[in-house]
Amino acid sequence: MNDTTTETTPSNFIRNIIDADIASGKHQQVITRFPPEPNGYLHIGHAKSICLNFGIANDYPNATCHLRFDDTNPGKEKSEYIDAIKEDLQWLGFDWGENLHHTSDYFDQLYAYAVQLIKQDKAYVDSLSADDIRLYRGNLTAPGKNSPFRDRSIEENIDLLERMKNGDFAEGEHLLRAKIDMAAPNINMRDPAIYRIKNMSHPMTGNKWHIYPMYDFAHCVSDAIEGITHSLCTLEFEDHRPLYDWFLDELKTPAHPQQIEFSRLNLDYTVMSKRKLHELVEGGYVSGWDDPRMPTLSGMRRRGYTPNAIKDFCSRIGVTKKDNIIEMSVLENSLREDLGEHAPRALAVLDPIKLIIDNYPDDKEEILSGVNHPKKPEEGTRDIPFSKELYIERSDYMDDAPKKFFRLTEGREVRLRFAYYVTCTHVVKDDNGNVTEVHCSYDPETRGGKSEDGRKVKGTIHWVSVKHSVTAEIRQYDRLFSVPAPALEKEQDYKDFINKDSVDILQNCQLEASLAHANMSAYQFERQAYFCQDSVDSKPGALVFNRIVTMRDSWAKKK
RNA sequence: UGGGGCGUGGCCAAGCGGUUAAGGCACGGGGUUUUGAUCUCCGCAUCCCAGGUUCGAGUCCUGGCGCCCCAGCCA
Repeated sequence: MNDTTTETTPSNFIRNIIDADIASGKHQQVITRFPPEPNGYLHIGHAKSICLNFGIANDYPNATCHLRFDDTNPGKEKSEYIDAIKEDLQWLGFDWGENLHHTSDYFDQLYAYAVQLIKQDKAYVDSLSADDIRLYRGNLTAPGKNSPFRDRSIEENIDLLERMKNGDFAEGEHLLRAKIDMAAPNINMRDPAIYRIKNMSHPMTGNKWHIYPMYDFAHCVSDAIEGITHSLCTLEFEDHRPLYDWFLDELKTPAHPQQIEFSRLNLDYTVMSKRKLHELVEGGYVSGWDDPRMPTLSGMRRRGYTPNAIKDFCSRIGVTKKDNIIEMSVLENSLREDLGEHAPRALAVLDPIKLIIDNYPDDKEEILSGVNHPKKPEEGTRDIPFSKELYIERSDYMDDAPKKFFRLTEGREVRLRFAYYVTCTHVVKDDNGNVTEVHCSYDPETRGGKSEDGRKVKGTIHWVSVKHSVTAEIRQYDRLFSVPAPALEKEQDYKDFINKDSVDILQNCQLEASLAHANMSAYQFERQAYFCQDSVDSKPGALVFNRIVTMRDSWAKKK
């Protein structure tokens, strides 16, 4: 079967570079890597990077993509995040095969390289305080100045580093720095830190180390050790590339990967930074990392997003160096396309109101037949029970409706999907004027929803049989923020823009009987939206469905 | 008056000096339709600005303007 979401990945400037590298013979085989820090959950922005890196590995001959946990900061990282990250990657359908690595796998080699730098007089142990180092660094327009410890002897530096490693010092007492240029216009080149003392154990290496390498040093060396050919990262590391290259040139590593930067993904009406996501979780603004409103992969999975929709989205947005904010509609389009093709259809009434067919026999029941997918007859049909009393959507009836309202109002005929034509005769209201019952008469000649006389019935509405329907809770989700770019609001904190109506819980929804044993990952409740059972709260007999995404609704737009 | 990037329609994004500037999303309109869904047809930019080079520039040069990133012993 042809899957619409696995069409050829569009090219981009990075693939063009790789193509050229292969054509020139610079590389025979391509190796990329996805290097998450295990300090939080993956989000849709990571998916862009994942699809780029693993996508390249999938598309080029003999290419691979390594998964490498960048675990150089035991103060922030936890192994529980490692498991979550692996799960998300597998869910998306990517496979790192044998290539599971940790930066901590290279701690011994990293240390040896650091000693080598000292021996080359390209690194030194600084004993300035953190505050003084900041002062000595200068600022954006003023050059920095050399630390008084910059000219320690090689022997002393090696000895000090050794003792730092062994835990002889307190955190902050010493720092191993590269010896580059304190006047460099690029601040990253002003003697950046290589190793800092952290007297804490590490999830992978236990208590072996009292020093841990910094990103700039560890990342390029790890890439080189693994023979990565193209090290793809986001734009904010562009300024770090000279340092990336400096380390590898000084150390004469066996390989020198090429760092290429691209712009990170921004989606409107949400936030994408790990810091903010942490804050939403820890501040209780959402129910957890997997809250269905979160842009995390775990949240989107629980919400009902599909891996194919996410991958299709990533291929549509492209890869460039331009800052961007992608509209949610692009993601939703990818989702609807996938769900529309794969989700079986069902009838469900979210806001029920009774419809009584006065001329239908009181005790009669019929079993009608509904197609599971209008475009795929091979998916068959299902039985739908019908009787005198039905539930329909409250919004499908209106007093004094305009001509263009193709639903129920007194005197108007509509089709009950898969069932009969019914004509509204009158309604019953309560003391407040709210409609409590819609009364209709039906035409027995229209069983199945069609008539012999060719009469046109413009409107078709969904329904369930009162006697047969099952009750469910439905959680209708909407955008988490009320403004397109909450993180860019200068005057106020992004949390001030959390959408108070981002979830709307309906308790008394009535679903067609077959849904009591729902076992598909997603359904389309016809005319409304796509839904999935909530993976944590839905139980047999106490069903909970999440609204994944609504149907397009051109009628709602006109109103 | 430091350094590094970016600037093609509402949002993305092709374009690599030479037909009327791809495509997607969004939007507007027509048709089909037992989901106001789907499907389908149509419409929708002269490329940040100003000079210049050239027979010819979104693509090259010069000068502006605008936006983003960098002063963690975070990544």
